[in-house]
Amino acid sequence: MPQDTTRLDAKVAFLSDHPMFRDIARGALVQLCHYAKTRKYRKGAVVFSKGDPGDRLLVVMSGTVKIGISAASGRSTIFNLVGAGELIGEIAFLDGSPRTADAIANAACEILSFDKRDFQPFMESQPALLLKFIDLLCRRLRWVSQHAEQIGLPDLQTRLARTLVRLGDRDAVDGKVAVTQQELSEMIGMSRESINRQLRAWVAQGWLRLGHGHVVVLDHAALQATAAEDAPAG
Amino acid sequence: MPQDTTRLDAKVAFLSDHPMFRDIARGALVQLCHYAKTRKYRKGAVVFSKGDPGDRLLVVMSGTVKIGISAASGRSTIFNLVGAGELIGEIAFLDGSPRTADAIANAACEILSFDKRDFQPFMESQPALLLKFIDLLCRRLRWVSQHAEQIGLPDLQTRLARTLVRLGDRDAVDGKVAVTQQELSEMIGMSRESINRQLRAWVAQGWLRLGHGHVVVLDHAALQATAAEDAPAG
DNA sequence: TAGCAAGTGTGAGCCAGCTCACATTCGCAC
DNA sequence: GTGCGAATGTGAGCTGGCTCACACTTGCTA
Repeated sequence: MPQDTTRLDAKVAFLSDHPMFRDIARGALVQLCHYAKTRKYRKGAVVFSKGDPGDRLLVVMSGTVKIGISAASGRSTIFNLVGAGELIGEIAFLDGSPRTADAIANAACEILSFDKRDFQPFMESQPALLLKFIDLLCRRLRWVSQHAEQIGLPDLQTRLARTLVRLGDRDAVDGKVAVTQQELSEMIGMSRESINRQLRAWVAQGWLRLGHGHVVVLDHAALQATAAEDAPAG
Repeated sequence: MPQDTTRLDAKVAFLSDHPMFRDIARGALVQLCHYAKTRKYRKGAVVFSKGDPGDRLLVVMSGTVKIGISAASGRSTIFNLVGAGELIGEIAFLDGSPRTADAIANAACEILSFDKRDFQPFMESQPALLLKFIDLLCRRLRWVSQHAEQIGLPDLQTRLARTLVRLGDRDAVDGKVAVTQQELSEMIGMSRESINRQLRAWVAQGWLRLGHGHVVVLDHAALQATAAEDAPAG
């Protein structure tokens, strides 16, 4: 089956380029990929939901995924927006409890997944891989802690500036951050309207440029200064 | 030196009873304890500060420690209150970056600490210990995610109820949670006065009893119901 | 046992950000 | 190109929770 071989090769190629897996011996990687599945999701599709059993480890191969929670009331909170190359679902996968959050495809995605039965014995035999998981979890903790820290802040200005700086530092291409105002509002926990008004104010000051589905940061330094202040002076 | 032996024995005894370390061979544990230091902190003392190098892993032997951030403006945010037996400072210790948060003794404490140079080589030779660290990090991530989730909620009632339930489930002795209203306010990110008013309302309904430095949960079910609602009905 | 610091209880006024209700603009699919 | 849905822009009230300002209580410690 030439098609199967092609798909297998694609998985192996993808993983052998991935910081998490690149140090694994090629033979072991091929073995692992035999058991790995890939699946496509269209925009808005549910990858997993809070409370599901966490028996698979997922790797985003293309597209982006929203990690968050949508309450019954319709209000939803976004913890993180993750893109190609990122692992998702690692918490529940690693500690065996149900999913902590929902994962929703934010754009058409292709996602690779490992079954726990296949992956876990492999993982436990590789201390180097365990160390990489530890690093990953630390990185996540830092991200979530920063997030928790800033939504504790009182004023919109600081929260929004901090979020833009944080997203910009991580995801921006030439200062352009692909995020809608609705998404910002769900990350920050304030209304879209308020976000919009603040963004416009910054556009008027020449700090930003707005477009449909994205924000372009023009004056990173000014934003960072606002993000650093506890009580804005203006 | 009989005193040194006694102190060594105390450390070994403490660790061999600790879920994180209990499976380690006694000989190795004794070896580890030779390098471990204990230190006492009085209430309010700084154990470490955000930005410090994270070159030690700490274990609380007695007392409690506040993990949080205090902003220049005086406003501070508490992420977690940890008690005897808990590890602290594990994130910076494990990934080598600076401390994410401040740790302040919340009551007189005794804290055991390992130097990274001694502990890390030991740790990396023990996959079982690595797995325990992974579990620990997952637990922390769940805690912080829950925290982030609830401070995203709009209304005080739900946030406070959720925090009380969460603290109660983890720390309560006969429904009694040792926490001041000031601390609750810093955990939840709302003013002490607002917290106080809501707590009194619940006392009037017979759900709680208040004391100096603690809250007694009388009707856990009612609180949990309030915590579950998105928009409280009255 | 008196004094003091920490913790708690309570009122009054104010204002940032919310909600509601639209108009407008963009970009994709057909 | 032409709908159409998604994203953005904007005004007008309203209000929950903040701030400020104090009194009261508790329990430690000197």
